[in-house]
Amino acid sequence: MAATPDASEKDDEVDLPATAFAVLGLLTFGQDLSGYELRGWSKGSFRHFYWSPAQSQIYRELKRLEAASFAESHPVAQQDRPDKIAYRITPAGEQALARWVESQPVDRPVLKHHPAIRLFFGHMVDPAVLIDIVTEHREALVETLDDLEMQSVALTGEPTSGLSPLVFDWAAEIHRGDLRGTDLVLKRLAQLL
Amino acid sequence: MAATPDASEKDDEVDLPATAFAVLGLLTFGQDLSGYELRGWSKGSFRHFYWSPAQSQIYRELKRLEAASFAESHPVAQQDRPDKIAYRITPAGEQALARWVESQPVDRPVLKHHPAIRLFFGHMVDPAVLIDIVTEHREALVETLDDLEMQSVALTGEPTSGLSPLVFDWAAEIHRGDLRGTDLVLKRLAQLL
DNA sequence: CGTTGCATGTAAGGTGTTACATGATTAC
DNA sequence: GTAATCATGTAACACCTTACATGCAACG
Repeated sequence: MAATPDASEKDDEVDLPATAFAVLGLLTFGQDLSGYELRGWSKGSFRHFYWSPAQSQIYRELKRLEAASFAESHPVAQQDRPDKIAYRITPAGEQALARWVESQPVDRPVLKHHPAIRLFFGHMVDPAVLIDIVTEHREALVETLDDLEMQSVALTGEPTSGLSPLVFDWAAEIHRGDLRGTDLVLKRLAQLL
Repeated sequence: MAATPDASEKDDEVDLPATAFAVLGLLTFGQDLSGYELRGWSKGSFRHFYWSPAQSQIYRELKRLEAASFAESHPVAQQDRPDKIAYRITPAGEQALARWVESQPVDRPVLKHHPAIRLFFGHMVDPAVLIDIVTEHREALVETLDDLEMQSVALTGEPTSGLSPLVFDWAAEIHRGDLRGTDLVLKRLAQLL
């Protein structure tokens, strides 16, 4: 039953990268969005737990999604600003997205923690410099947490689902863990001075 | 004073990606390592807070590091197994690494949390499936934490510096935050059933 | 009238992965 | 002898980013 390599009749498995599905997913919240808007929503929504793709990347994924007929585009005239091209998810796209959510292997999160890797090689430099780096990281963390706490409470006008606050809270816990670790590091680095 | 484009005399700024410095950094722990070994150490040491590059990538970075004279290679004969090519950091490499650690802008960590982005679009699928996904993620998390706790205590024979345990503890805090978030998610998802 | 924000896109290149190829050595 | 581990490497490609180019609209 399962895909004999020869009988490639039903082998429709258009197999796109995660980024494509991330973009496609933003179209499931009930609004038609342009590439420009999607760029904004991706920053506003999943930046803190799933990085934000470059603008050019988003446009490229939209082309691919349309080619796979997972999304359709239509021009939208605007008086107060330049016209735009809005995208809408298709039923085929909804199905593909659902399959992607359901039946992917559960990959481990990938963390590229730049301040941590620098500290990992911190024996090469003056500890005072390390404290500066980690302190600056801490400030960014606090900003991130503010962001996430706001997003969890007020999703003003933004396209989301009922599960969004839950994910924001999840992400906040991760960053709070980072904050705890950061403070621990700061305390221990202070002892080295 | 700052680099006139013409007077390119002192413009030695060999400007390598973070991965190159991550590999180079592993050579500062006092052992000469081969590409094969570096692949192992990178998995063993910073996988949980800085992803592990592909094997072919490591070999490529080693070539580049040598070209920049940040590292030197020398063949090492082994009786019990195939000979290898071991790499050693050079004084120029040490200097470049120290500068990299000190004077980079403090980039935010990049998190690509696959389970979280899938939950973010979880309104497309049956909640029971989401619980399965998150539960599987939880199991991986526990493994990760075991890893990190062991690394923090016993660095058996592995090349590390005095700061390593600190970074492992930091990473552990981040993953413990993830664990907290995961349990929160699981609890709330159960209410949806 | 120049700057900023909206909006779309291309070009070029760097980063990183998978898959493959090779060969030695150890263990079953 | 054949599988697994050690060890190095290449080829092909996918992914992603930076930088640039274009044009409209609004604001001061």
